[in-house]
Amino acid sequence: MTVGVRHDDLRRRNRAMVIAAVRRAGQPSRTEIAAVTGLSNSTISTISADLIEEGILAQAKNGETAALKRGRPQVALGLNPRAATVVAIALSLNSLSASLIDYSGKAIIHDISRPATLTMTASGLVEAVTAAVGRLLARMEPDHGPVLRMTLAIQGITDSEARKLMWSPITPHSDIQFADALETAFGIPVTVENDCNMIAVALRGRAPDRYRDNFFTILLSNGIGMGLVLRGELFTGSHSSGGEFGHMIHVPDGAQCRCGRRGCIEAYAGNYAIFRHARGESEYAQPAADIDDATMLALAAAARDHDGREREAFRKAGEAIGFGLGSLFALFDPAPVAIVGLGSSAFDVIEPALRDAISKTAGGQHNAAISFDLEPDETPLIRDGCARQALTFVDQDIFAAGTAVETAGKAVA
Amino acid sequence: MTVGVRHDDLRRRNRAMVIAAVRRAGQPSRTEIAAVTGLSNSTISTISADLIEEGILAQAKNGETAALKRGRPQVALGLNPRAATVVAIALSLNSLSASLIDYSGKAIIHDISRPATLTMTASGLVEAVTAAVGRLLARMEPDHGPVLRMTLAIQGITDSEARKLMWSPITPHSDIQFADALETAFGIPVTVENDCNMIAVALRGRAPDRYRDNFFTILLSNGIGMGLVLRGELFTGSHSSGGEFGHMIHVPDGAQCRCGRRGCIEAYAGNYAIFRHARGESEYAQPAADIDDATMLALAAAARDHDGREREAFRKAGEAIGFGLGSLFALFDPAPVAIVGLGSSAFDVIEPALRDAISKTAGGQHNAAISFDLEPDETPLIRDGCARQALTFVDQDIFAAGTAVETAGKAVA
DNA sequence: TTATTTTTTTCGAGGCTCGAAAAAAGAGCT
DNA sequence: AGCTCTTTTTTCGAGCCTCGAAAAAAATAA
Repeated sequence: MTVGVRHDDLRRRNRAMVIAAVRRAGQPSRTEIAAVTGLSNSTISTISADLIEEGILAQAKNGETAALKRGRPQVALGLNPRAATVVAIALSLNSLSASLIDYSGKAIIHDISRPATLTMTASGLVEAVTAAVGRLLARMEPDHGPVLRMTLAIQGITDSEARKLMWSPITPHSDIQFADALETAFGIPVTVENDCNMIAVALRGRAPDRYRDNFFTILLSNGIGMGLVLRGELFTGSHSSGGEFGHMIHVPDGAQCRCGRRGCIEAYAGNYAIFRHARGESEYAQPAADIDDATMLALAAAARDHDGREREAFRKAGEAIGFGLGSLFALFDPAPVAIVGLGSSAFDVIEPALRDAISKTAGGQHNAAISFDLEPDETPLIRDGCARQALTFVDQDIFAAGTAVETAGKAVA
Repeated sequence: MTVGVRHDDLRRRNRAMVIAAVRRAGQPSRTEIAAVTGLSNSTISTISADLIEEGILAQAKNGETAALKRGRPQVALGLNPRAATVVAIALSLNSLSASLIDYSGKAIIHDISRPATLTMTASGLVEAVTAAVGRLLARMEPDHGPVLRMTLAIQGITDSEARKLMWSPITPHSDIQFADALETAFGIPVTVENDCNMIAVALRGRAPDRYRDNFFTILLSNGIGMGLVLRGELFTGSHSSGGEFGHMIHVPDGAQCRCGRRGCIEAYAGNYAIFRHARGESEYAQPAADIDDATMLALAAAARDHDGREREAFRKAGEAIGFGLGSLFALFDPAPVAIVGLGSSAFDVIEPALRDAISKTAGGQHNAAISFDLEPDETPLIRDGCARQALTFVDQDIFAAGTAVETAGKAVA
């Protein structure tokens, strides 16, 4: 049972709400905050005074206060960029990027490297990440705020506690304890998240009107990933990061999937499956570990150009994704879908079969109303999602509580 | 954005929590309530005094205070049965039951009738329900509490506002505005819910340890229904009651479903599908509107008895449900499943194929750990779920607010 | 009967939010 | 420049709410 609301929780919640309102609105005045939160002006005044005192918020240097109206001008409040920083790390096949993000959400420093993830040992992988973060932190300057949180996004399955990588296509090893290792090395709390989930977080943050209650993000690459947001909240499974859309069954006992099972959606729509079909190989041929981008773009070009095996391969992919989405729509009703990753640049050759399949499912009558947003480059979205995830934690669980980290960014003029 | 927490919300929430604690625990003492809610003894004392004053709670007549310990004996608090009543209505094929439930959750009066739902007009159906409720209320006695809420459960799809029936197999008509009609007739707020969702509510209430965070209830009858609870909350779609498990696609372009599409799980596992297969009819034969229970039990007996078409029909049904569950497990991780309805009495002939299918899916490695609870008779569960749903509303949205209905059940000695 | 133990109530303190009133800060106009 | 008007922000007292400590209540054990 949820625990009772104590008196001090009340202040914490309302502080959290004020911080969230500022993060969302950018530079709102106290009056605007009062309007969105529903709290009274006097309460907002008190809370924002505290937050400024603690160095979490800062009054904007007026300047462009926009359309001058009569009356006392509004004072814009903003997040103090030096109040804190977070680290956003994206680890994918042969690629590792770590970024330092200031409290206002701006990326300050990047560290990009290309470790050979498939051939490294598990501890080698952990060390590569630790080293990247180490390099990043070494480049911090004195006026950057303290690092209060790190978020690591990885392609694959993480545990529901967001502490370890249970399985991933980027490495043969499993159950890698990234969070423990990084926390030991740096003394900063860490979570390990699924990359598609972070994409969903990023999209929700960027376009809250469109990605509001229920929506899906689908990452089309060698594997198929999904981020699932239900009722505005990121859905993670009870044991894992969940949302294994790519491993829903499309055809019982069908094509060979990389996961060892048969008939998964991925076994028809993953890059390796498209490649396999386009080359005329058997559905049961061993999946390739990776297909480079140029090859996939060439296949898509061929599919556009003429009716042949390539076009049929993309058709099969579209059909698999379409029936899968149809099943999701049967469960959750139709909802916006974002198609992310290289596969979205071939979406034009996938879409006809996909829509055809959807129209045969329970969501079919809304086929026309369902639109797909395409985002070919997933990397910035993943980093953005990690940053937002980490900053939200700082907002809600550290700064809203008020106590402790008093000294954070006070040194600001 | 969620609205700010005002000062009076605090009291409302804590009152709601006290009421919920009493409903769950049955006859807890103030000290026990303090322990579960995390509120202080003095707060519980104040709140419970108010609730008793308002006639919502009542001190138990001591009596069996159990194991007498040293010290001042605990005073058991209970829900005052006369504080309010609710009406629980279950409408299914050719069957209508309405029940008056007292505030403690006990059913007091029933009204059972058998309208010919398939052949009635839409307004005839509404009138049948209105008449049943009218008869029920006419039999109320003076010391019953006021009726504060009605919940109507129907097999089929309801809208997300829980106000109308959008589609149902029990009637050819659609978009029937039950809530408006009943509210106009009786002046009591009404919701219209999906029957499987109410079964899920009932199970969560009865066995909260087992049915805690994520679980599924599957109703096997002529159609296949599902109730979906995620993170402890009943999941409903954005436009409808959602959870149309029966219309997830099992075989693309497969057998003819009652919904007009092809390859749905229901087209393999619904009673009509099993019947059709067992009789050696084509997968595309027109689905029967209803198969009586005796026929289905006879088919199951034949399947148990010898290897023939009947056994093959149940095998196909198990396979369809198993792959469907496998897809759910891929999305949500494995979770408890309750199989409800007549179909569960044939579960022994379904289970082998079902488990075989699950083992071929992403949740397969946990196959052994997945257990199925069987509940052959769905009617009491539906009624129970409706009652719980309605009572929870009274608890949280009427009594917790405190104002207004002051006079409710004060007349209690 | 008295001491002990446990539950429940009472009471004052401390916080929090709110509404009303006051103060602040500029625009508009003469 | 000076006055008025408008809007935002702050201040202040009132009213609630929860909490901890102490007191009261109610029963058992000796």
